[in-house]
Amino acid sequence: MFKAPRGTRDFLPDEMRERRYVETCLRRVFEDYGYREIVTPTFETLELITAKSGEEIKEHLYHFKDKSGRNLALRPELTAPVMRLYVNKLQFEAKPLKLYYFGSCFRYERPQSGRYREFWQAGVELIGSPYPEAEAEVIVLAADALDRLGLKNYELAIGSIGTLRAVLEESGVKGEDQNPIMSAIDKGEGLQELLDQKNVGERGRRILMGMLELRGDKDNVISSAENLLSDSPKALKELENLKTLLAFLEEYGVSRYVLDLGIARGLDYYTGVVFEIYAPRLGAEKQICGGGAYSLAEVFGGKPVATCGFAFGFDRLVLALKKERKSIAPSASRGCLVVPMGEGMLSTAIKVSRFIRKNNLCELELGRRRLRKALGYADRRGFRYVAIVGESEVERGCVVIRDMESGEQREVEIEKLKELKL
RNA sequence: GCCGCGAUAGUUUAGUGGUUAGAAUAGGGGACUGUGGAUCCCCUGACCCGGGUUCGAUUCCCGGUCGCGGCCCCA
Repeated sequence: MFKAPRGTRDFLPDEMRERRYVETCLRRVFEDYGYREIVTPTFETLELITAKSGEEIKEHLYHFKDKSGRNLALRPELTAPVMRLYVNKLQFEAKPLKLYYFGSCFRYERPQSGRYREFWQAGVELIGSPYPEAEAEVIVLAADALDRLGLKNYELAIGSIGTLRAVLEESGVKGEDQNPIMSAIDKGEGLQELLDQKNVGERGRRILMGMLELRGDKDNVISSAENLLSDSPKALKELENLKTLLAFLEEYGVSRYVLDLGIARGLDYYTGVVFEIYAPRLGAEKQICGGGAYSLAEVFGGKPVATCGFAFGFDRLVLALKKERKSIAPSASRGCLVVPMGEGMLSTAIKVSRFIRKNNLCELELGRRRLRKALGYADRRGFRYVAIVGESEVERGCVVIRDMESGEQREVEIEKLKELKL
């Protein structure tokens, strides 16, 4: 017996129906906001991935040499490929440029529930607007998608890496030197040593540590932050930006969130607002969405451009929905099963199925079952109608159409089945 | 990569150092030759893999594989 490789899954028809339902809903919301779909390759050059995330990422990648010795990697996420595509082909499009994607990603991680080695991401990138209304729209879009899917139990946390970076900058830690500190904040360890190393003074530390504590209600967090940053003009400016963004969220009707100025996300390219969405019922792997404002185009050789976006962990989203309700996409009974009464009726039944299929989902009974068994099969498979092809009706040029829900039956002329709309 | 738990029909499970490994459910058929969801009967169908201990291992031990709960990381 062969098994699917570790961390991968087969999706059975019932599950695929649910996944497609969620996927379709996400696509619709993305498109309602004006995003257009793109598809990038399943594998990329290894250098693209490491340029974005560093050499350490190789530990978590499926990477390999192809037969010509090219270093390649299965994509671990889609932001880098999308930005590569942007730099390659779309830099000179009218801005802002709104793109969305849906695709599988691969990571070499220890699998557990909500964490797979092949998993799906659905997300958007909004390229070319540096303004808070763009960032606000992206957050709103994520929340709106969850609302439209009917997910009740989720927590939106908004932070500002821009503010943290400004604090560091005012303490003399500039540019890339900030990254290890951001990463330490995210991990929650090794921060003090790094601050020693970079000679961050008493004042800078006090402000930074204070900021990391700020989590909760918007008004409280903002006013505390303003106090803390009263002598830090650059950080205050970032905070102003955040306040504007939050005011826009209010206009959109999004007020269900916590402000958490300690979110660092540990990723070097985030520059401004960041946000995360959790489905608390999922346990350890509860983050279903992550995003924010970042700066990546220049890493891939393009002109710097303000970008924001997010990615949903599609599988986790589906899991979260499943935890909340029995059925994600209730399947209505539909279509018609054509049942020949005996082998003699088969060729007529084939014609009947061909006619009905012109306008309807239609399946021919292929098991040579008796009528009783065929009706049972139709019932279990959720057919709304059964067309019974029996000798006595066929002699009159008719078949019986049975409605499986009401039990009502009527005779329909075979020739008229071409126009039949069930 | 680390810590812990687990693995028996398609699914949910019972049980055992020597058993025809039991059930429920699903699947096929029949009772019921052209009218479903019920009932009854029959059939199909399982001890994850490899080593060790043993007269004998599905059961005990070790390793692997896969899964699960955490850590790390992330989605």
